Parts: sequence; structure tokens; C-alpha cells
Amino acid sequence: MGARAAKPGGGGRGRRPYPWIVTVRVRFAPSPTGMFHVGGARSALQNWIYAKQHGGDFVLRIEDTDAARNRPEWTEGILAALDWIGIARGTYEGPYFQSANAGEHRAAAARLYAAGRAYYCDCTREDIVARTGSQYRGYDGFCRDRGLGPGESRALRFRTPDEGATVVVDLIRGEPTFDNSLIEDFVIARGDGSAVFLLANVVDDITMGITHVIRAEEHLPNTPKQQLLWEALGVKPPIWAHVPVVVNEKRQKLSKRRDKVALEAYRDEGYLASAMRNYLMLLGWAPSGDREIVPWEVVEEEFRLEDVNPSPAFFDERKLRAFNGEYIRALSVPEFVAACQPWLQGTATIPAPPWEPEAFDEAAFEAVAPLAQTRVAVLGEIVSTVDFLFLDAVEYDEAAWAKAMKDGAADLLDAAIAAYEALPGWEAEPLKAALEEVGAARGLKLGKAQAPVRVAVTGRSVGLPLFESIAVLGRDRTLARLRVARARLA
RNA sequence: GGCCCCGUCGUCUAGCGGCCUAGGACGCCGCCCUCUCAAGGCGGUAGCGAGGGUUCGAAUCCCUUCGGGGCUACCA
Repeated sequence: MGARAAKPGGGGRGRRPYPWIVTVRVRFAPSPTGMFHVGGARSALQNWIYAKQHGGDFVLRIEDTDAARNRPEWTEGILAALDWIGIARGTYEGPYFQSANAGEHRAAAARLYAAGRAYYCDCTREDIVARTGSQYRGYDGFCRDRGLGPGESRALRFRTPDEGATVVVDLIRGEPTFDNSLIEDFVIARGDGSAVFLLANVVDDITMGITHVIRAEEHLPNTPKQQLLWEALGVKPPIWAHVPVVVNEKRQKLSKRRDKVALEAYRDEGYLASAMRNYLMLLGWAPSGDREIVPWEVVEEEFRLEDVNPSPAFFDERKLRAFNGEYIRALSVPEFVAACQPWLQGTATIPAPPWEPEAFDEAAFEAVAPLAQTRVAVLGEIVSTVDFLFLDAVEYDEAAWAKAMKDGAADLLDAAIAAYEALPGWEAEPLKAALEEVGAARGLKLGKAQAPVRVAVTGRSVGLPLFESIAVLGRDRTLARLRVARARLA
């Protein structure tokens, strides 16, 4: 057996590798800072699935203790984002707010102090550096035996063991082991008595009965400290699962500052939630068989935390795009039409389209929708693919114009106008035949002959099938555009 | 610097000692289809970081090395 055998559990559905765990309880504990991170969405989904597979509970806890960086409206953003990705509000426990448990955090700190597991320290960062050398290498234990009592600006430090090792039981990484002598006496409560993340997080997990902590790998270095806290507080530590971080093309952890990480940004560009969650789950994992795009039920059935690849995964937007295109094409036409509405109309977070609202013609849109469906990979692109139908005058893509409107263009446009004026009906097929004839008379294949007409009518060199587009646009507007373009050539 | 994690095509992965002259997907390239662009069809490109072991046999196990990343706050 390989490394996997060393991993605890191997937990298939319904199995219970840890007899002391009666009900699985997992949590997703984001801090409400700005946009919702795609990596967070992935963790949430993984927690969600794990709970579901084990008949357990999923609890949402907002870690809002850093008042300076938190804003209430961000919480709503988290709920909305979870909702969008498929974790509907009301179907899970919470949200709880970490700030509401401040009392318990302080009480836990007091208990630790009373039990002799923590001590007060009045060292400043500068003091420590002065003592230990030019660079900070962890706390040196200076106040360990000074017997300081609580007081102004005295931080409470957890007294870590001098010997032994702390073994983290991790579903994904096996059993990372940390030498206790290397774990510094870390701060658990600030000078003002408030608990820091390390403690607050543990106290909340204990209070909420969390049995499995599934979170990003960046927390792994914190884990031995937290586990020590669990034990000092007299509770058996949870099972941990540190999922690899999501990285950018330079293999660095996705960061809000330099990378596009906001779930909302993808949503507003027109990525489908179904495509996004499918893609997110494929970062570090794959369903059985040679397939990647699978119904969500399959993910819920087959996903195994134990099978998650421990190495970081690159968030490849191009692949996400490909997935999205497939999901869009899998929609029925009415579904597609409905899905496009936010971009056709504009919303609070999606900019309004360039045409006048009253110029929009639902029937015209529906007529070209099937043609558009295979051509947009992201819903937001629908605007530029159908705008020519609703705009008063098209705006020419100058590069396209320059390429299409070469020497024979004026003559061709004249002929096309004449041919179209003479057309009895106005349907795609005759429209096509007429232009074909115009081109043939000039030794041009349709591919060449259509270029100037396409630019004149749509402003672009690429787009929906031309004759269907012209049919929907209508005789008057088409002829008008042809004449405008012809005049521009003169 | 210290601690920890990680290492299969460019990318996401399959692989759990023989099924592997390493499979799929995205990307890329070519061909077909074709009014443009897509979509679709067909084909192609490209990988086990390196070096040592263990073994009849290693992408799979062990060691070393190299490389990448994370953490290193009285932030979360």
C-alpha cells in the first residue's frame, strides 16, 4: 500500500473511522473582507459535500473579530455568494458571528491562565528582537517564569511543551509532525484581553462541536498550535484536512491584490454557477472515468477528501471558460434566453447594454439566440454579439473595416444594395443567394463577398451567421446601413 | 534564516509495483465542415524534475538532491 494507507480514515460514505465522532460537523469560517474568494468557494463546497456525504452538519461562521477590516455588508456578500454557488441559505446552520462569542474566548483564556497553561507577558516586539538577535525568530520565553499577573498591555501567551511532538492527523496530508520545542509560546489574548484568531477559532470550533476542520493549506503551520489549544482546553482535537491552495500562473497563492479572485467578478462576467462549481471541484480532484464535466450529483457522490491531490492547483480561467461554454451549450434555448437577461438588461452589478432599453426587441433576440448560444463562452459576451440588432447605428471596428473595405468594396456594396432592393421577400436563403450572385458576377466566393456587407451591417468582421442576422434586422435597417457604409467609402 | 507542505504533458488530472512504448481534459497545431466566427468531427504536439537505491519488474516504495510554495503579527 502506498502513502494513502498512512492516511487516517479512508472514509467512504457511511463509514465511521473515528468511533468517538457521532455526528460529523464541519464549518466554513470566512472573514468578511471584501469579495468572496474563489478559493473560499472551493473550501465551502468541499466542506458542504463532506457533511452531506456523512449525514453531518455544515455550519457557517463569520469570523468578524477584526473590526477594522470588517464591514457588515460583506456578510451579506458571503451569503449571496454561497447561495449562488449552490449552498443555499437556510439549508445550513448559521451564520454565527465570531464577535458574538467574545465572552467565551476571554473565559477560555482565563481558564488557560488559571490552569497554568498560559502566562502574561509584557515584552514588546523590540524587546524580543533586542534579546534574540537582528531578526525575529519566535518568542524566546522571557516572561515564562516571571509570574506576571494580568495587566495593562500584557499579552497572554500559551506555554508550549518543551519536549515531544505534535502530530496533526490530516485527511489529505497524512500526519505532519511538529517538534514541540520549535513551537513558540504564542499569544492567545491581546493586551486588552481580547482573544486572537488562533484561540477564538479553536474556542468557536469547540463550542460548535466541530469534528472536522477542512480548510486551506495555508493554515497548516497554525495547526499544531491550535491542536495544543484543543488539548489544553480538554477536548479531543478534530480531524484536519488541509486542502492545497489555489495558485496563479506564477504558482503563488491567489491573492486579492494581484489576481482575479472574486467569485462575484466571474458571476458578473457570465460564468454559470454550475460550471464554476464543477470547475472548482476539479482543482485537485477528478471524478471516475475519463470525464471532467459531470452532473453535480456525481460530484457529491464520488468526491473524496482523501483523494484530493495535495499539490497546489492553478486556477486556469481558460479551462473554466471552456467548461462554461459547454454548460451554456447544454442549456435549452429558453434557458439560454433567460440566462442572458441580466446582461441584456443590466443589473446593480452588471453594466447596462449600450442600446436604449426601449430599442431591445425580445422577439428578435429569441430569433438569434440559438445562433448565439454556440458562440458565447461567457454570458456577458451576448451583448457584443447581438448589439447590432438594437443599436441605432453600428459602430465600426476600424480594423475590420480596413480589412473588408478594399478596392472592390464600393462596387460590391452598390450591387448588394441593388440586389436587396429588388428582393421580393426578406428571408435568409434568398438573401444569401442574392449576395452569392453578386459575388459570382465579380469572381468572388461568398466568403469574400460577405465581408464588406457584414462590416456594414454589424460593424464587425466576425459574428452571427450573416443572412439570418440580416433577416432579423429587417429590410429597412439593413439597406440603410448598407448605404451608410457605401457613403463612407466615397 | 527557521518550520512545514508539495513535485506526472504548458495547465488540471488518471495512475495506489507488472494492465503505462503513461490515459483524459483545457490550450496549442493541422485537416474536415463552412457566408465570418464559433460549435461539431478527425488527427497531432507535449510529461513521470534529477541522482541513487529496493525489486525479476518503479511514474508508483525508500534516500538524497534540486525546484516550487506556504507560514513565520498582541491580522484572520
